[in-house]
Amino acid sequence: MALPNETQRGTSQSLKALLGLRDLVYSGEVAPGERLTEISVSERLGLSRTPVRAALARLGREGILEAIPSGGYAVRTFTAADVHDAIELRGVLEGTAARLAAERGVSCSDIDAFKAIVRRLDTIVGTTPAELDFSAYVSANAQFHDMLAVLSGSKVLQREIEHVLHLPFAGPSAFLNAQTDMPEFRTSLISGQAQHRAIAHAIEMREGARAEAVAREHARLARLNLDVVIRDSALAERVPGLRLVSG
Amino acid sequence: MALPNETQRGTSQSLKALLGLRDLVYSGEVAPGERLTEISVSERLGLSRTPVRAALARLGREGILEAIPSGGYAVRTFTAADVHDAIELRGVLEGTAARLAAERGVSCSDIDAFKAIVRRLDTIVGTTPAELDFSAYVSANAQFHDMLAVLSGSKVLQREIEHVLHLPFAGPSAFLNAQTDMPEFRTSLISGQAQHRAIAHAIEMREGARAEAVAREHARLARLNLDVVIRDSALAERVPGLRLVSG
DNA sequence: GCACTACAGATTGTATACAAGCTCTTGTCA
DNA sequence: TGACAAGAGCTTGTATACAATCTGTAGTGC
Repeated sequence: MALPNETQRGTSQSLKALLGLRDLVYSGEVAPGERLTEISVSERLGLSRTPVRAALARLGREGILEAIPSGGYAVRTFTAADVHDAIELRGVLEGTAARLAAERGVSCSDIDAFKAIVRRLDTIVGTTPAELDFSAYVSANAQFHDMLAVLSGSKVLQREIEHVLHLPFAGPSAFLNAQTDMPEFRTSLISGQAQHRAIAHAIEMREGARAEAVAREHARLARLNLDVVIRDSALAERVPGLRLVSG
Repeated sequence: MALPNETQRGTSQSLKALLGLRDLVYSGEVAPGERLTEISVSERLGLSRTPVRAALARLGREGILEAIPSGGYAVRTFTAADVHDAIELRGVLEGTAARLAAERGVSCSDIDAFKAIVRRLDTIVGTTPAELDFSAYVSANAQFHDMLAVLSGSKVLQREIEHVLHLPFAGPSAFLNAQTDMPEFRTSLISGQAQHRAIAHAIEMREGARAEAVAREHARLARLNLDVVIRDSALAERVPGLRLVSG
C-alpha cells in the first residue's frame, strides 16, 4: 500500500483510526479527562493496535490528547482562556499572512480570484436572514481564509496556520452553526464581511499595516461568538466539541 | 515500558530512531532530496521498522522530511526564503508573547526572574570579545526566549512557539556559532542585548505595542546573521544543517 | 514502432506475538 | 497497626510475518 499524500496515506485502517478517535473525542463519547489506552481504543474501534497507536500519537501532538505519565493518553480539557488564546493566535497568524501578502504583492490573477470570493460572500450575506444559504457561507468563508494563507506567499506560514486551525474551536466558522437564528449572528456576519472586503482592499493597495490590523480584529469576531455560545448552554450543545471546554 | 513524558517515551529504540534519523539528516549523511524508505533507514540505524516508522512520521510532521507520493519520505530542501519566513514567523510569535505578557501583566517574581536573565546576559556581553563565554551566552539567550514564551501566560502560544523553534534555523542562536570571530557578530550581540533589555522593560511597564515591535525586530537579527552566513560558504559549513538550505 | 497488458519487485499497511517495565494490590513481618 | 516487599496484571515497546498495492519493466500483439 504505497499511497500518495498524507491525507490519503492509510486509506483504510489508519484513516479509520484517526477519524474514529477524533470522533470519539469530539462527540463526547469519551469523557474529558478519561484515560485512553491503545487496547481500549482498538477494541472500541475494532482495529488492531498499530493504526490506533499512530492516531493516538498524532492527536497527542495536535493537542487534543495529552500523554499521561503512567502511560496512555487522556482527553484534554480546555479552558475558555485556551480557546481565547487559540483564536488570538489565529488572528495574529492571519494578520501576518495579510501583511505579507500586501508587502510582497500578489499577482493580478490571484487578487482577482480573492476578490471573486469576497463578491460571492457579498451576495450570500446580502440576502434576507430567512433565505441565507448557511453552508454556502461556511464554504466560501473557508475559501477566503485558505486563500489568505496562500496569498502570503510563505509555505512556512501557510503550514503554521493550518496547524493552528487544527486546534479546537480556532476555525473561522467554528461557532457559526450554533447561532444561525440569533440576532447577534446577523450583525457579526455583516461586520465580518466588511472586514473581508477591507482585507482584500488593503492587500490590493499594498497597505500592510492595515491588512494586518483588520485581519487580527477579524478573528476577534470568533471570540465574541464564543462568549455568546458559552453563556448559553443550550447553544453549547450544538457546537461539536464544546464539551471539551471549561475545566 | 510505560514511560512518563513524551520526551522519555521510547527510552531506547524509539529515541534512538528519532535522534539517529535527525542526525542522519542534519549531518548531511543523506543528501537533500534523497529518498528514505522505512527499510533503508532501519537497516542504516540497526533498528526494526516500527520505531523508524514513528520517527519518519514525526519528522515528516515537523517539516524536515516530506512525504513522497510514490511512498517513502524525502529530505526536504529549504530555500533561503523559507528560512527568512521561519525567522519572521518566530518574530511574530515572540512579539505576540511579549505583547500578551505586557497586556496581561506578570507577577513580580516572574519579572524579577526575567530581569535576572537579562542582567546575566549583560555581564556576558559586557566582556571583551576575546574572553566572551560563548556557550554561556547561548544558554542564557535560550533561557530568555523560553521565559518570554512562559510570560505570555498562554499555553497555546507557548506550544506554538516551541513548534516553530523546531523548524530548521529558526532558533534564536542558530547562526551564532558560525560567527564568533566576525566583527558583525559583536555588533549584533550588542544591539540584540539592547533589545532584550527593551523587551523586559516594555513588559514591566505594560507597554504592549512596544514589546511586540521590539521582539519582532529582535528576530530580524537572525535574518541578518543568516545573510552573512549564506554569503560565506566557509561559514555555512559550521552551521549543522545549512546543507538543507538553498534549492 | 507503439501501445497495452501482465508480471515481478519493492514498499508500505496491518496484525500479532513476545518482551519489558510500571503500578497497584496483597500479604507478611515487625 | 503500619510499612515494606513481592508478585500479578496491565500497558506500552519492539520485532516480524503477512497482506495489499503501486510502480516499473518487459514482452507481445497490432
